[in-house]
Amino acid sequence: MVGIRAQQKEKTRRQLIDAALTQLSAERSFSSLSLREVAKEAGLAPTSFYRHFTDMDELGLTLVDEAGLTLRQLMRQARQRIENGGSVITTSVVTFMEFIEDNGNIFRLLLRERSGTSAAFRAAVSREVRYFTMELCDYLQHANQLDAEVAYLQANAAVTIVFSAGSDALDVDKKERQQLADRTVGQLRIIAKGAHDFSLRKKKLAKTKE
Amino acid sequence: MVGIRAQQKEKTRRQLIDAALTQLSAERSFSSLSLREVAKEAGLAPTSFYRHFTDMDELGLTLVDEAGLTLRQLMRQARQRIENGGSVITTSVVTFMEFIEDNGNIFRLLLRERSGTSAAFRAAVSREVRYFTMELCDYLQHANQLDAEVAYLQANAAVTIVFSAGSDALDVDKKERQQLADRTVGQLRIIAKGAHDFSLRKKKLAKTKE
DNA sequence: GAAAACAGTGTACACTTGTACACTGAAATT
DNA sequence: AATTTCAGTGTACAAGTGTACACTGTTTTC
Repeated sequence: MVGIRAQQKEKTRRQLIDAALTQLSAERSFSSLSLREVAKEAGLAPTSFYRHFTDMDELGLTLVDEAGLTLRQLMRQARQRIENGGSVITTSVVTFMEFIEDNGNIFRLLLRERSGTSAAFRAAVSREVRYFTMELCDYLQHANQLDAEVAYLQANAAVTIVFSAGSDALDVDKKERQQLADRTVGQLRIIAKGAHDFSLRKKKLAKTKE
Repeated sequence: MVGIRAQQKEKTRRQLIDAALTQLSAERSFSSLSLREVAKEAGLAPTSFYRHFTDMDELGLTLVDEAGLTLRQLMRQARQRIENGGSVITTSVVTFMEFIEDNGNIFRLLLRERSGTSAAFRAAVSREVRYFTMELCDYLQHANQLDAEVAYLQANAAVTIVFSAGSDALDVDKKERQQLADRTVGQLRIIAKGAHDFSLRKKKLAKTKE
């Protein structure tokens, strides 16, 4: 049985997390948020913050975890859409661009903390991105029968390209965002083609040795 | 004739710029620098800062310009080395990795402000990166006889991949940095191969129409 | 040589920041 | 029913922030 007290505490903790997310924007990064601001937005006295997090860093890491979660939901959604037919590449890019539109601030958080001043933050983001990459790597290896090494190179390149496009998409209007999506699809196709060729060449080379 | 006063002023301005650059590090971003800190590091009274910049943003934009300049020097150096023989891709990546090692903080500045909270900063960085991309695009188009559109896709993808690798390189030791360089070379080769194929296909398609 | 311009200084002020500490009242435990 | 636990409060303080303003001494201009 979970007590009424623990329940209330969880709710308040959630309020702090949401307050921080609400305040994130193009003009406001997490590191520019103060403990007092977050507490105020959550409707709490500044010192109440400490009942839930030891400092802003701890809250920040929690946010990165949340962002990672959202990223995984995105992956699932893309996979589901792909199962229902359509080009893998196009469907993935479209799904990702929708994600950017709906979760701009969460994506911004990841982008910023990826090159931020806290090693712990950088590691946390890096972990989430790596997970994303590995999932794709697995898929490429099995669906396209790619050589393992080549599959990794492709997966890593694809994730990098898509994230970078997402970053660019944050700053532009809907029309330009469409162009960005088209460009990204083109680039992913180029990479897929190149990876396919390299993989074939490598497998042939391995056979000659037998 | 440039007066002794203007000369001194330029020197002090330089001191402010250098003071800011000195204070940048993995743990310290430009936005976390205060006007007073920079002035102190430069050996000036806080209020003297205003004789040279209206606020920290103006100093920051100056730094981004400096970084752009360094980036162009990097490009020139890479081109020169390529003329002296060796693989274009390998030479470029090696040169870039050396740049990261020597100018980590300048590169960090670009990375961070690229997704920072100031629209002006983002635009400034974006401009420098675009310049970089366009140079590469020109080169690809002429050296490899690529279709213009495909050349752009390749150039943009290549720059994205290399910058991202540079970002990763900042956080790792020399040995891992070498692995990173190898990975990047492999990815650029894949992209080059894919772009080549797409360009050929496109040109053939255009000929059938004649 | 007198007057003006101006880079750099020092003081002062209003704000914001994180957090230590003592408190309250309701929930949980005994 | 008495006691303990603990989420949330309010006050207080030292430290740091940007910047307005009046100043000084040297360089430049006239």
